[in-house]
This record gives sequence, C-alpha cells and structure tokens, in this order.
Amino acid sequence: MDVIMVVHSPSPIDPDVLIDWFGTVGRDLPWRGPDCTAWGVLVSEIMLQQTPVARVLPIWLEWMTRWPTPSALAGATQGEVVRAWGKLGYPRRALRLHEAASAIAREHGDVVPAEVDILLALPGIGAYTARAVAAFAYGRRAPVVDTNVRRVVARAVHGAGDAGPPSTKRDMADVEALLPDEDARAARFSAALMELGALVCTARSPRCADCPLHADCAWQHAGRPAYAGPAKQVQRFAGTDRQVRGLLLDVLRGTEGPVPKGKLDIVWHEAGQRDRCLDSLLVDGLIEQTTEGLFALPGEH
DNA sequence: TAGTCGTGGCA
DNA sequence: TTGCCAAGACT
Repeated sequence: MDVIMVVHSPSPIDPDVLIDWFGTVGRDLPWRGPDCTAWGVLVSEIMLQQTPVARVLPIWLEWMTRWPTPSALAGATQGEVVRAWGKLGYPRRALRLHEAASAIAREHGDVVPAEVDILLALPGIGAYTARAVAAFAYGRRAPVVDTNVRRVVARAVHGAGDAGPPSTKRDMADVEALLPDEDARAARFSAALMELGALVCTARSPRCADCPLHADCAWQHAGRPAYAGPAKQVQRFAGTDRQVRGLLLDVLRGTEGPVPKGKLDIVWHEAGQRDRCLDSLLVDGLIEQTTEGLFALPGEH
C-alpha cells in the first residue's frame, strides 16, 4: 500500500534572510527608532494609510513636537487638527485620530493599547493598523497585512504577478503561516516584509535582481507570469466629489477665520455638485457653519 | 463585496 | 499628458 505523505515545502520566505536584508537595507524612518513611542507609531500608521512616506515625514515630525501624547492631541480643537493635517489627504483620518486620542486619554490612561481587539475598537483603526501597532510599537506577533505584504506573498509564495482582490481573513491566514513563532522576531519579520514590498517587490517594475528572496521566489520559478486576476478598478479623481471636497476644504485651510459662501463657490463651477460636497463636509464634521451663515473649520469661530 | 474618501509624484 | 500608484477604513 502506498503511503502518501503530505510534505509542506519550506516557505520561500526565509525569515533569517529577510530580517538580515532589512537590517542592511531598511530605511531609518523616525517612527522605527527605539525612542519612538507607541503614540508615535500609531500616528505614523494612520498618516501612512494610502499616503507616501515622503509626504508623511514632515507632518509627522511636526505632530510629534506639537502633540507628543494622546492627551495633548485630545486637547486640541478639531479645526487645529484638520489644519495641521495639511494636504495629506483623506482628512477624515485626522478627525478619527483626534477621537482615538481622546478615547486613549480618557479610557486607557493615556497609553496606546497593545491588544489588537482593543485597538480595533478605536475609530480609524482597522485590521491593518491594529496589528501594525501591536507589532511595531509593542513587538507582538500579529499578521500585518498591507498592500505591500499582499503583493510580496502573491509573488513569492503563490507565484502570481500580483495580489488578487483583498480578503482580510484569507490574507491574514496566508501571512500567519509565514510568521516566526517568537514575538519580537515576528514583528521584525513583518516590518521587513512590508519594506521589501515598498523598496524591491514594487508594483510597477520590481527590482528582482536586488531581492533577497530571488532564489526561492515562486514567481521567479514560474517565469514571472503577468497578473491573471480580475482587473482592478482605477479610481478616477478629476471631477469627482473627492476633488471638489478637497478644493472646498483647502479654502478654509488657507484662511484664518470663517468665510462667506461666496469664497467657497468660486472653487467649482457646478452648483449642484458644489453644494452636495459642502453638505457632506458638514455631515462629516470637517466644516461647520456659524450662526451668521459663514463657514469655518470645526471650532474656529 | 464594492464604492467612497485626497493628493501629488512619476513613468 | 494621462493613468497608475501610495503602510486602509468605513459603510
């Protein structure tokens, strides 16, 4: 009788190799430094959502000086926070971070929680950010899955050209299987995996010649096939509500006090879309209307 | 699950 | 020039 053995092939991602590479090539970003607080890590993770490192750096440094603790940020007004967010984009993140800071100050003794489940309960913190904070601020073992990690795993492990549509549960299970057992090493591994996707295993033209995983990469062995999954929908921007909201908010960021509606009307020609966007900004709490009918950043009137 | 939510650099 | 892309969360 034949004996069929299921042999798990070794992972194409050797933790030692990846972690060593990270130690040599990884960037010295300030939120990775040993003196960076958990609060600093949390702020960086929120700012980095869908936003390039180069744009985050100066704003993060400014925030750490101005608001070095959750309670410090909680003491600021919403308007100050939205203004200091500048043009990082997706300004609702600033309001959610302000809310999260208040909750941390009030309910957690001004200490950023280390438990994933508790982090998940805070506004603006989802599956990625909760685990990123647990791993990078507290050295916990947790599957940290962002777009970089999804792409690296798709290629190195699955031999695909790129990651398919995201599925949080499946994606996290994939990464969980790769994580070293020990907490601090798992956290280091997670940072290294992200860095590899950011610097080498990039979306457009991956630098495979510089990749520490080159010899074991499933995508290499498969002959680097093109991405075969469903087409990803590209997000339009020009002419969308997002653009108009951005233009409206930018008027208030660039002004001291409340402004009359006429100052906002000039940024977009189509009145219907303009008013709809203004309404949505009011609903989101990014803008407030004064009793005189003027418009201002929240709290700045 | 799919749509929405900013902004700017780069190929 | 235009489209792609960048450490996601929320509904």
